[in-house]
Amino acid sequence: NTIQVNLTPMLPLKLIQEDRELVIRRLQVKNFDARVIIDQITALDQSRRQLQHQTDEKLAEMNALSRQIGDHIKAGNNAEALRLKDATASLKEQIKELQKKSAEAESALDARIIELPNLPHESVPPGKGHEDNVVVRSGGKMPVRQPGWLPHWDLGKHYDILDFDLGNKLTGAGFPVFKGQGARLERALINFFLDEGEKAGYLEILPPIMVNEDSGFGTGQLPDKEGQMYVVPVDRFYLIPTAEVPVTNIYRDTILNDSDFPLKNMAYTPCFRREAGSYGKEVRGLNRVHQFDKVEIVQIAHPDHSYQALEEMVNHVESLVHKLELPYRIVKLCGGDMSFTSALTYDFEVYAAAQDKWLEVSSVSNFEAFQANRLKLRFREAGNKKNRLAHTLNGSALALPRIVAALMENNQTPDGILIPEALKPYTGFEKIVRR
RNA sequence: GGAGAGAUGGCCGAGUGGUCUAAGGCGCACGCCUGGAGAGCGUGUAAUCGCCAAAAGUGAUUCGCGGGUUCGAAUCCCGCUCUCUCCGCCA
Repeated sequence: NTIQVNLTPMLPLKLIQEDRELVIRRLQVKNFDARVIIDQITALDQSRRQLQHQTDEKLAEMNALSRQIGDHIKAGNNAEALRLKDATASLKEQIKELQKKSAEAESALDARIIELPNLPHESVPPGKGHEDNVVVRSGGKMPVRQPGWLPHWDLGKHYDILDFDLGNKLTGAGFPVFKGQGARLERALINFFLDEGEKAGYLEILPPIMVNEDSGFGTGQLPDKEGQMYVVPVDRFYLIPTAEVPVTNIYRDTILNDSDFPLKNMAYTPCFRREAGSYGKEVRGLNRVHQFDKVEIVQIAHPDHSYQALEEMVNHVESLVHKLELPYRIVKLCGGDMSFTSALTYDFEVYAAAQDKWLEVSSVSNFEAFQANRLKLRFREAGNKKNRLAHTLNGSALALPRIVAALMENNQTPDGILIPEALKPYTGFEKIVRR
């Protein structure tokens, strides 16, 4: 079950050739020591080039010979043709040998290159983990916690809108069942997020929720996150961990025009994550589940404007939590907390009062050309002969479970759970009550 | 699930072993023509990697994907994927 790489991802190689020290320095911010691997890459690239050069020359020789043989046969000069044929035998063997070595050198090089994470943006702060992230701004009104307030898992039971035991029976731990007003609340949030996205210019997509291996590789889940995805072995399909995968892969192997920018897509999908290695208090209730609903926004941007696009996406997500009247903060992730694929990531956290916890509800990232390189997503630019790689971005807008958790916990009253104003047209009710 | 047909450039489409360095058409770009537009005429029209300091140039690869036969494969052989038609099953 090794990952097939169809084409050499060339971007990191170019960067390494241009400025090796820069690559090393930047990856240090992600706490990734790249020295050894970069030396290996440089050496492997050398031998790959050399081998290709040799192979190409032999191939050119063979092509010339074949043409001559054809010409001789046509001219009726069979003796000469036969003589030349003899000469091809050893050449053929040399070519075979060289091609084998070339292919080996190339896959060895590819294997190393795809181990390199994306370079973080210059502004990314160094740091080890969550505690080193930087709060860039916050908003919303902090709820005043009342005595006797219950965490959302208890509220879910009390109002019979959220049933973990039933999910456990049907599937297993981490597959919650929403019932009645709970199910309706999910549907309301999905429609609310999609409507807001449409107003912001995003085109709605309803993609497959299983993808093939090429798609998993294109957005960088494979091979990095192989163990985190559910797999359908008979057909070698992966259940998507996020709509980012199918939506961004729409643009795999395409060449856009620069007039196509910015491309703005969004999709609602269920998302599936194995979350292997998670345990304890952090995973209680809706805090961490294996299947959840999410609306994802994706942008394909011109490299010169991708950080503008990132800003715009952050503002869009902020408007959503604002309309839901949730207390939130936006943090810029430090190098150690960033994903393999990202160049810059902002996380959104909302405050869940009963747990007294900040819960991550959105992650908005610019991947620069990292995904585009794997996707072969390029664009033509007027006046530029060479096609350039586009930039890809995505963000949750929003992931539902923790939003639901915060809404339930913060809006609980003795009479029921109050629905925020903006959501009422979508739920069709003003509060969640006991049936 | 069974039987048959097919997959060629941005698109349509020709091509059954060397003249494929892929015909022809459409589209697109530029030029000529025009008061302007159209028509007409002419020219051009892919990607990836290598060599070269670079441009120019040049070598290699790519006709769904992977193997094979051959001095030589879009073309012949084997496997796979996908599409279409018919039959069966089915929300």
